[in-house]
Amino acid sequence: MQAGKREELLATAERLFYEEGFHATGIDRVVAEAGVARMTLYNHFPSKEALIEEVLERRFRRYLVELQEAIDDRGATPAITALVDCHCRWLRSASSEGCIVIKAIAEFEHHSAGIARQGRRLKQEMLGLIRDALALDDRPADAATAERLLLTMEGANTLAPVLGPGRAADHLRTMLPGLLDACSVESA
Amino acid sequence: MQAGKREELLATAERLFYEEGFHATGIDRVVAEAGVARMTLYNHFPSKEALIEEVLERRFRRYLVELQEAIDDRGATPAITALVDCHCRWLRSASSEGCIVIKAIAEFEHHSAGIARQGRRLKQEMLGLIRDALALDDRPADAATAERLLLTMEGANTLAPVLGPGRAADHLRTMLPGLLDACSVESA
DNA sequence: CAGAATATACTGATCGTTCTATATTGATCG
DNA sequence: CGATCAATATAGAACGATCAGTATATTCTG
Repeated sequence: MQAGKREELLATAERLFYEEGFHATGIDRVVAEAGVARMTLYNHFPSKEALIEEVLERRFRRYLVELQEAIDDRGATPAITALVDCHCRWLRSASSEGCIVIKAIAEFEHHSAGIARQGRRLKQEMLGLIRDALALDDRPADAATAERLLLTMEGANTLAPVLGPGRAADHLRTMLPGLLDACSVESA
Repeated sequence: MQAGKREELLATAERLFYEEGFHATGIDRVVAEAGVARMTLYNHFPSKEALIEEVLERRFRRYLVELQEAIDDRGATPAITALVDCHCRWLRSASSEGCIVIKAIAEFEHHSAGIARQGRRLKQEMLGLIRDALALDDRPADAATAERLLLTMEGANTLAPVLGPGRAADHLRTMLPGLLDACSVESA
């Protein structure tokens, strides 16, 4: 039972960090809800910071894989549509209090260079995925266009706690057609 | 010197809470950097929570007033353009690590119903201001349209820590013309 | 038997908040 | 102008709680 405990710790930490915040969630809370001893956590992870980094990597990797699969299985629909639809599904499914990576950058920008750097790296991966999707649709796949599309998707994440995830996702999905034109405008 | 200390506390708290986070910033840090005794803080504010609420109100009120003034002084430019331009200026001016209200909702959604409620109330005020601007331009000023515009502006805030505030603002400004069509689409 | 997980206690630090006792201030009044 | 007095600010100790992380010794388990 060595991998099982580690998995339980990661799942519990992900839930607590996401819902309650990173600084606001203590190690004791994590181990208590995971049902493991405190030393078991420090046996698997050298520090809280390392645990956070692995939680971020895991969750965002899962998200990116889902997006990629949605693109791969898009059938006749455009890749960007498949991507945004999948993002909207993700938005609705999770308790949806925003993006965990954005939250991590916000909390650790001035407290952990490692976590902040990792957060930005993950978002850059996301930008790459968006550019690939644009290229699949024979659209201009420059960095600026991808960034503008991501900007709008992040807006939906950010407003989810204010408007509710369903309403935020609806807006994003409704805007999508017109948005593609707005994102591909020249100059910038 | 009773108003001066209070002002100094609010300004210092605003800076620290915004840059370092709410949970990560202790009372001791606030009073030390404000150059004030700890009991002076508790003489002016009943609790850290109350201090946070006043900081949020203050900062967002300042922001809303700036937006309103930009609209009032818009001259020949459309109200929405004046509003977004002002938002972009705000984005560039501040250290710009996102919106303090969104950050507060994220950190306190499960820890302070009061702060979370106040955050949502402030964002609703912002939506009202956007609807007024839409009406001034003789555009459809329904709630959904305003929410979609806010969604995009929030996206620029959120991506500022990733792309840098200048680049995020540029994207928002560039998208604006096409965006207005994308936001006013029927159905939702 | 060995590797892993356990419970428990401990470190030193910090958290938000309160208390106390002293010092400083600003306004009122003689 | 100078004395008085109440409000305000001060430093510092203390509160119990929690923080991240470590040490140890015991128990479980493959």
